[in-house]
Amino acid sequence: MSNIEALNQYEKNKFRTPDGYTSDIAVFTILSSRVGEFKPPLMKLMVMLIKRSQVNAEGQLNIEAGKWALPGGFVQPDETALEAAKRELEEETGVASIHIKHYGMYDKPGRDPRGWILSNAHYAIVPEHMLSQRKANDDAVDVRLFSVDEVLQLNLAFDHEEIIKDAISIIKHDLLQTPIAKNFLQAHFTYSELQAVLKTVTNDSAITSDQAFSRKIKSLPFIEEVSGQKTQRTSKTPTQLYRFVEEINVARPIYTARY
Amino acid sequence: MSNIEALNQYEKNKFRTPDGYTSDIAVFTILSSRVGEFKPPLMKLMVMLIKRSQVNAEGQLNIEAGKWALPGGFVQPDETALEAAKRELEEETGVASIHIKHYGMYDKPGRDPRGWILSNAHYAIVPEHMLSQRKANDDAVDVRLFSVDEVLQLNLAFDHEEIIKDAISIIKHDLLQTPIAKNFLQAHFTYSELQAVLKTVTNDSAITSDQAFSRKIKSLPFIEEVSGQKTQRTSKTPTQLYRFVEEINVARPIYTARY
DNA sequence: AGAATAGTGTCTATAAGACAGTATAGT
DNA sequence: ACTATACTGTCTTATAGACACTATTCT
Repeated sequence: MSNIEALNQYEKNKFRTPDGYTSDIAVFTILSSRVGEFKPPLMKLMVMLIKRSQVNAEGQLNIEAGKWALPGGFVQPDETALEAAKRELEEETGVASIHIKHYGMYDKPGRDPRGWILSNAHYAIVPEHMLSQRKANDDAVDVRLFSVDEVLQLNLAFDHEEIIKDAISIIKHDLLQTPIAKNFLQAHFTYSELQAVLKTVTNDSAITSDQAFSRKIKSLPFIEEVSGQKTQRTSKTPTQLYRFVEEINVARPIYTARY
Repeated sequence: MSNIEALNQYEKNKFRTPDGYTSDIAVFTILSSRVGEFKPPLMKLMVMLIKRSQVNAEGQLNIEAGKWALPGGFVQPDETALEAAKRELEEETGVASIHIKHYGMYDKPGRDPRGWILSNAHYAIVPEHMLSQRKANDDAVDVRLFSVDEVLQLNLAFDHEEIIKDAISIIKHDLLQTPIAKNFLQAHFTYSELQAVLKTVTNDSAITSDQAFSRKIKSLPFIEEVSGQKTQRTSKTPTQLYRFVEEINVARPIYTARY
């Protein structure tokens, strides 16, 4: 292969190279304020931020100190940004193997005062019960959940306002256009639990109407009844449980939908 | 702002930094083989590749020489990858201001033998008639259009097989889930021209059936008749022209669609 | 007249949307 | 008995899907 000759002639620093490559993660969860026994949950979509500490591990002053920011960090040369995101998320929250997906790349000149630093942005979905373990594994850093409404009021580090804004619109889109609602729910769920997840991002009457949605869920090809399985966690009436089936071409073309 | 102190303490090369940041573009076009006068077009979805030259501008041996690859190049520190993609696309094809969109980031260690080089991938849509200008502005490099079926048979440079495979599935998805078909068409088009675009990526009977589609197009909220405007370019019968209206929430939730 | 494309007429089956009613338990 | 949630019954309206038919123009 003549690539070997070409490599010998290649000068690594002929072009100016980036000063860093980071992986950031917008961690979403849904807080269910259990209103009481035998009640369907009231849900709110939340995003997890960390407060940047005053000094870093080496005791030096930290950049953008004291501001709220997305968790993340520098990507190592022997890993992908997705792997880095998973690694950092596990370090931060103690959860592994959850839904995590690239959604954007942020590289505007000047976005980071330290230099030419690229950010590869991901969003992740962590079910509420896994995130509650967090408080145990937590180190000194300040970590908090913000609702998607209040988060944009904050004074955020770097260009994280834009990155978070994009993450919120992407997850709102994906919740309605793909079956990722699955990742906010238990394996078996009631129609009202799925409905509560969807109501965090839409007020479409076909979804907010109990009768309409409890009928519709039966005819969705990507959801099936768990036969004979019922629960009383959302009402006194024993309620049918459902599960997502392995996903098949879920979205219908816009040209064939009903309007 | 205490960022100034922090910046003074910041050591730029504390972390190993990437050896390069490139922007690649999968340029799609649809070739209409005009079957004849008064015929609707037969369309085929194509992707544009360049053949990597043996030597670069400085006369040195080129890496992955002779292989087919996506057009693209190194991002400069004073521009975003999207700007770089637009710049390179204009250099390559002479077309400006067309639909272009980020869809993925490729950073697997070892993907480029020259080192730790990141690729920010975009797809672009260029209407056929703009691309025909290309042959004029063309410099020495070999440029060709491949059908999306034959392109994956080639021996492609770097990890471009994966990047192209992803681009093809993204554009197939977007053609059916968003109104980007617009970018392949003239401002005013007939039902059969839109249909021909969609038939390059689906064989859904609601789209391939002439009667069904010519009915359906009238009820789509994002398409409107150009009143009184007709053309004979696809048939002897004067045919109604349509246009895309400015886009509003086009996709219906999967939970409310008909299956 | 014949051929090719672009439609329209009309029927049937299904589903959406609305509204009312029933079912099940716990308090 | 009352209440809250989870449904089911039923009617109306809209549309998808199928099939047959008409319309327009050029050759």
